[in-house]
Amino acid sequence: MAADTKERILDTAERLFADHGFPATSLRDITQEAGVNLAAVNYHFGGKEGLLVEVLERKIAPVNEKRLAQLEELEAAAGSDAVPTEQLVRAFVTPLCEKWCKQDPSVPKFMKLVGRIHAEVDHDLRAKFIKQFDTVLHRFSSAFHRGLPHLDATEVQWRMLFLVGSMAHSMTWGGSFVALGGRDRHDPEEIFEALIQFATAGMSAPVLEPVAVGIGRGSR
Amino acid sequence: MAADTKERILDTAERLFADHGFPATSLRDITQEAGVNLAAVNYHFGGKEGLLVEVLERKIAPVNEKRLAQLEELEAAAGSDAVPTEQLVRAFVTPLCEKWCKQDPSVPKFMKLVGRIHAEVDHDLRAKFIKQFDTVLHRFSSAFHRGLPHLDATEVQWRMLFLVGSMAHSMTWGGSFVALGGRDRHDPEEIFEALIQFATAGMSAPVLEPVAVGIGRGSR
DNA sequence: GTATGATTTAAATGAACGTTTGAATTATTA
DNA sequence: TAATAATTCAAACGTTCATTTAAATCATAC
Repeated sequence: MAADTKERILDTAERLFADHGFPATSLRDITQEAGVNLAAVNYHFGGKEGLLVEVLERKIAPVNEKRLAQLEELEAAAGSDAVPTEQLVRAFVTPLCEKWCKQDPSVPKFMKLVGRIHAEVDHDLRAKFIKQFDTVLHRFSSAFHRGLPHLDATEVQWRMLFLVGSMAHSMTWGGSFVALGGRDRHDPEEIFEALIQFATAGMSAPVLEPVAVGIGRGSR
Repeated sequence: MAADTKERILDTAERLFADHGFPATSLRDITQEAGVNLAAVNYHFGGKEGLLVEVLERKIAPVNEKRLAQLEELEAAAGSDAVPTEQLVRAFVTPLCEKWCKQDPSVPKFMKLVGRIHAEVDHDLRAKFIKQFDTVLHRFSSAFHRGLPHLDATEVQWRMLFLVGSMAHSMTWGGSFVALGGRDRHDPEEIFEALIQFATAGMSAPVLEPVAVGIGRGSR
């Protein structure tokens, strides 16, 4: 029953953390809904924070592995050429979409949790969380840069930050603004396809030479 | 001393909510740091949630007003033509940047709070919060659509969602990933300029006719 | 100066929190 | 079956929380 208890706690915690946030979710909520004893969390995870760590790792690790695997496939196929930007965007985005949106409807909720981590947990835990994305961001930065050599490295990283933001935000808020005038149908695949178009164009945007207002433009 | 007390509470609450999140910040933290009595929050704001509402409104309202004012200026200048997409992006983004990043270094922290609101507070309060952006999103959607008539309204709204995500995410996480390999200089103006380039290209991205994998492509 | 209303204060209330404890129960091994 | 370890359990711990209360203080107008 041990593994059963652990998994029931993880599943329930994941859902409740995402729905109500980390501080607002009590161990009593989790254990009661999971049908396990209150003390089980401290026994299996050492405490509330330990539970959060395992919830995050369990969810993030396979996504980042899939991303890296797809990236390696693309790079192998491209040989010495740069991988097209759109394919890189796809390799980065789809592991959260195609793989999950169908099998695991909890992903959008999970993204809500991710979006809040950095301010809801203490500094050490936050650093641990960010570190999980280190390799993926490095590898994709390099790959993007190869196809966008006119950008400097910092610009590439900023654009990746924007890409991640678009992705996270659309999963977080996607459901809240649907009544804004459009149809309230929001097929995950459709919105992800739109995201890929948006982000590919964004990543490929031309660099703008700095134009200081009032100093003049096109100085060269 | 009344106005003084209210403002001290609002200022302190804004900072602490942003740093530690809404549930994790106690009224004791706020009142102690503000140098006012614990009961003052309930006296002036009716409770913790009432305080949050005023914190949010005080910060969001002037930004949205500035956005709408700039939009109207642009539309007046454009006459019967559509406002160029980049100018719309600028009008939407800069009220958070130019106006604030210089005068008010608390903006990035505030964005962290905004990013978490929808999951940290209960449904009614969340709805109230979202409603503050209703007019702005509607007006800008229409303006964007006028310049991008080949997109349908839903697509425009999705792309605005991505734009907002890029903006919020870069303010939220911008400081955390700087050690990723680039220089650790991150001038707010530079990153916002990069954001505008990214988002303008994203908003202007071509529509892709749906290509269903395995069914065939370019069927017509 | 005195009365009236607004604000501040200290103290207390009751509920909810994460965590601990030690006994009871279950599973594993010999 | 007996012994040992792993897990579950109910109960309690001490702390912190938002909120309330009623007295004290302040400002303002008569």
